[in-house]
Amino acid sequence: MNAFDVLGDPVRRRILMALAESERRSGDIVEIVQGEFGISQAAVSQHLKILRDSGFARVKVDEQRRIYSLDSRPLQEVDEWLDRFRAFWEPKLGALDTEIARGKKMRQTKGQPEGQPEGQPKA
Amino acid sequence: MNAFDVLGDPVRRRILMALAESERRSGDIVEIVQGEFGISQAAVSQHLKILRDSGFARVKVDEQRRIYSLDSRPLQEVDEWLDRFRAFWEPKLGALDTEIARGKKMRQTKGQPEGQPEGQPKA
DNA sequence: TCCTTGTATAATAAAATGCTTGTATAATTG
DNA sequence: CAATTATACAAGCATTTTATTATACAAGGA
Repeated sequence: MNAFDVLGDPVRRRILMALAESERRSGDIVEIVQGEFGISQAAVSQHLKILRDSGFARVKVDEQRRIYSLDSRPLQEVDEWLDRFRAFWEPKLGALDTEIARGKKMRQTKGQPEGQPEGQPKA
Repeated sequence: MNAFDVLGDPVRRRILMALAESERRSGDIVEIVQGEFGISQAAVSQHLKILRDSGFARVKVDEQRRIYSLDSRPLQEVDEWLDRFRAFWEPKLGALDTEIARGKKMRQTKGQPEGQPEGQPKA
């Protein structure tokens, strides 16, 4: 299952968000997800398996508990995949300036950064 | 269909990459996809419909042709969604420095930027 | 040892996805 | 106007995904 397919499911995205905050015991994840999605423990466990198998999460056994933690590598890959499209929303500036402007835009601006009329970026 | 589900399909990712390069006539997209995936014109048309409906592509009618172009908004949203995970692979530096380091890491470093042992980021 | 707790796995049903073939529609050309 | 070209839509089917229920299994406590 490719990274995007993994991220396609809202339950899995929720789990990843929880893991981004801190590592969690399987039971805690079940609780969070059940509270918001109302699905069974088995269903959550299956999502956790997908996250493990696809490299988004790691498990550590602690007696009869399983502690899940985030592995951000696949997310980084998604981020890298997006690189080829960034020119569409990043201002087209010089090397260093681009680096600076980039993060700023992304964190603050919610409205469109008015780049090109989206025909395609100037490069 | 959510943005990640849309991106989950390799044919659709391929189409988006083609559109990132330049706008294209439907027929050209069909040709590209058929060359690489060997699926029918109808199948490609269905993927194009999904891209339209989910906001990733726009169409312009040109006589009996349809010209597709990229709409990067949904991709930007994915990029923004990733923000909450960036601390895992971005060095934890001061405001401005972070902006600078960020793009650099992402474009050059292929090996892991050895941040935390991924427990979770410091800040 | 037996029960409880925490978690995973198996079987299966239901829903969603992606493809195919066939056809409709619109504009273009002979 | 009939034929052709470019593209979309519809129905049907196979595959995949996600959930359910039932069960297994390991660790710890009574």
